[in-house]
Amino acid sequence: MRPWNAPSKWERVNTKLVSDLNIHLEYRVPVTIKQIAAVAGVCHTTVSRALRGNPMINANTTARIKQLAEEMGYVPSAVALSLRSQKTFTIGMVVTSISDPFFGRIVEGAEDVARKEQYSIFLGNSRNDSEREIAVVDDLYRRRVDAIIITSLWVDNQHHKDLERIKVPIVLIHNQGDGEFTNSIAVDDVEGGRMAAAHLLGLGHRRIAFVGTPDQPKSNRQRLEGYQIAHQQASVAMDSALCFTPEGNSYEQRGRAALKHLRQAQATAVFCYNDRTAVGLMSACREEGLPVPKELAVIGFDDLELSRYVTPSLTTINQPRFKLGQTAMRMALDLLEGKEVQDQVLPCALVERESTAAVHAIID
Amino acid sequence: MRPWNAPSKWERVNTKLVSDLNIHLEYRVPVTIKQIAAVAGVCHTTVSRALRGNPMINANTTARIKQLAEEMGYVPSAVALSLRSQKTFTIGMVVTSISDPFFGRIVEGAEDVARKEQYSIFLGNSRNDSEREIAVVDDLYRRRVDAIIITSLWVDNQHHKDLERIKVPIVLIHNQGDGEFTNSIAVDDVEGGRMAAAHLLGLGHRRIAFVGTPDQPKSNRQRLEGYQIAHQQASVAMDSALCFTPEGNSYEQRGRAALKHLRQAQATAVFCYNDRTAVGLMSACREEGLPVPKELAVIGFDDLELSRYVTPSLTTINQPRFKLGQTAMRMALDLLEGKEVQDQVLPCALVERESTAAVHAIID
DNA sequence: TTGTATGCGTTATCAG
DNA sequence: CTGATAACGCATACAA
Repeated sequence: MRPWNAPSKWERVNTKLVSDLNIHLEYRVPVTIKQIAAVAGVCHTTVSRALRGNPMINANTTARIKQLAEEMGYVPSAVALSLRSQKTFTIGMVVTSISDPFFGRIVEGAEDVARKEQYSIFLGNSRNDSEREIAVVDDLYRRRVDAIIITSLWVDNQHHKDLERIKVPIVLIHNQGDGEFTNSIAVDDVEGGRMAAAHLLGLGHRRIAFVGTPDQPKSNRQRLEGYQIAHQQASVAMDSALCFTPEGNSYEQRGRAALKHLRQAQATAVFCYNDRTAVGLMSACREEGLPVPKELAVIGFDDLELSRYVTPSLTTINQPRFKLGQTAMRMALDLLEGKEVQDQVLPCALVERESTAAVHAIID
Repeated sequence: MRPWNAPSKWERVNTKLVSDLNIHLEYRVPVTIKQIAAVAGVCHTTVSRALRGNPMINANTTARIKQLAEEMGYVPSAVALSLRSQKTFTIGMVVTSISDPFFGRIVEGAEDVARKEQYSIFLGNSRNDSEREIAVVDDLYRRRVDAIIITSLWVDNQHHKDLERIKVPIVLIHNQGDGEFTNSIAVDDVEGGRMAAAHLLGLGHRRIAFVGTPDQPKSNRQRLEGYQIAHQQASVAMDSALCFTPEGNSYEQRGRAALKHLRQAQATAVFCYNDRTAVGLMSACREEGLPVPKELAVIGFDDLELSRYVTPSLTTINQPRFKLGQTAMRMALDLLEGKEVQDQVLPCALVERESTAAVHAIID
């Protein structure tokens, strides 16, 4: 029986002094090509070559080393590889919340593209905090990700300066800052907003409210702009009392808080900044016994899975989130390959469900 | 004007031949301590010490170097650090889907604990594929994460063997395999299932169905076991026709598919494997005009945010997902510190909402 | 066909 | 106080 039939023989253990507890902690240590080389009685260079299938190496040696590596449980160190190659095959991605299904879909799209080119994604969580956002980007760069994709960045002047030190390509999804930034992907918020309002106008509504959000200023402004364009195209006068942003710490809370204001303003329909806002509003309507869409038509934005399952199901503007992620990742990888890239604006689409209907009566 | 007032002077660029396109791609290269040392006219060791605030270094030199590093936009390389220290300060986490809000909350809990000890999380996506699961774990280990947390692993014999080569601590959340695995966290599925069924029994229901899932065998079995215990405790006979797992590619689809069977079996109430299954079922009920809870009481499991917003809002068994993540991460970090850890089973809780009510009549 | 030397960026050990 | 040297794991140019 050859010794390498007993894998436990290769198991190496190291000890470290844990000063807090004053104990010696034993830990298993990864197998390296040097260890394999020692066992095989060759130089580590040979092992390196053999494992990578270099044809210069004798076929027998190669086979022997490969088997040995397998038996010893060798797993190459991506850390060492990255240091040497100056490449991590990792794309950093900054989202405001990992548990928000909105971003989940975008990340899945990005991963779909990345995986096919052997890249992985390292997620950073900004928790919608502008300070933390730049800290997360810094951390990703510290880890030497090959490129960075950021969702909803507030690129103001300060950010712009901070981003200068980042020497890898940066792609922005839904940039909320005002300055120009070269590598950007977004959806057509203006057209989306226009479609939403036009849909309600087409149903005969004349007092259509817009419930906004404070944390995504640019999207908010653009969707509102679309709302205004639709009104102008339909030659319907607008009432500024109908456009407002309620107080609240979440989209749902702001949606709930909007109801009172909506009744006061005698809205018959409402365009909510996004689905989560609409869902919050609708649950308030239900509690107050206000029938949707009969007394109040509601339209959202995003087309989250959720919107299919609420009652009534939510009419909304679909945003191609998976594709957004795919496109952003494609752009990042193209930049790494030195290709020319172009900023992109993806189209939205109206999805009619049950929460909107023809105007019926004025509330109250 | 001193040269280091012109940061662009430090900007270094490298070129690489892109053979596909036969062009020379220019790319910016990160600043290293060596470059700083060259500019400052000292040894790189000194720079390293100065930047880390080593008191041995002259205060003036330290100040000068720190400022220079700032001006040159120095960001230390975590890759080099990791190679040197044999530690990445990264915990790998395997989830079946990144966009599933169920896991999002768990990851947030884990991150909450990790962040406080300067650890980051690297997410791997197994897409509920047993083959891919082990590939993802391998990849995480390749990257030399310090520990790995896996959700819903099917630890069978093959897996067990594959996991042997992984030389870092592994913590399992909701292990779906049968073998013993030392570092595990789970919720009390049996007790959760019992509470769900007991709730329905307490409302007078006697024909209670259980709609299962094929992809989480252990949880499924345990929740069903709880269901059985509740029936025994209440001395209510069970009908095996009431417990089944419909065909379908998603929880929602299986929920929808369950309705027909439920009517045939004359169920007056149903305990669904999870909220997503319940939501699918409820939307089928709505389409078929079957009122919930009047004609069919529905209870789910998990307590996703979603369940608050469907109509009627969903009665369910709360699963402490955030805490699950926190606990798992705590266990992983404790293992790294050589502390003793114990497997844990977290309690569930009944959350009564609108989708369950006293028994009314037999369907049809 | 295989071995030797070097470097990736950083810190630690040992000299000066 | 500061500098020279080695090491972490790996791949490659160059020698043998």
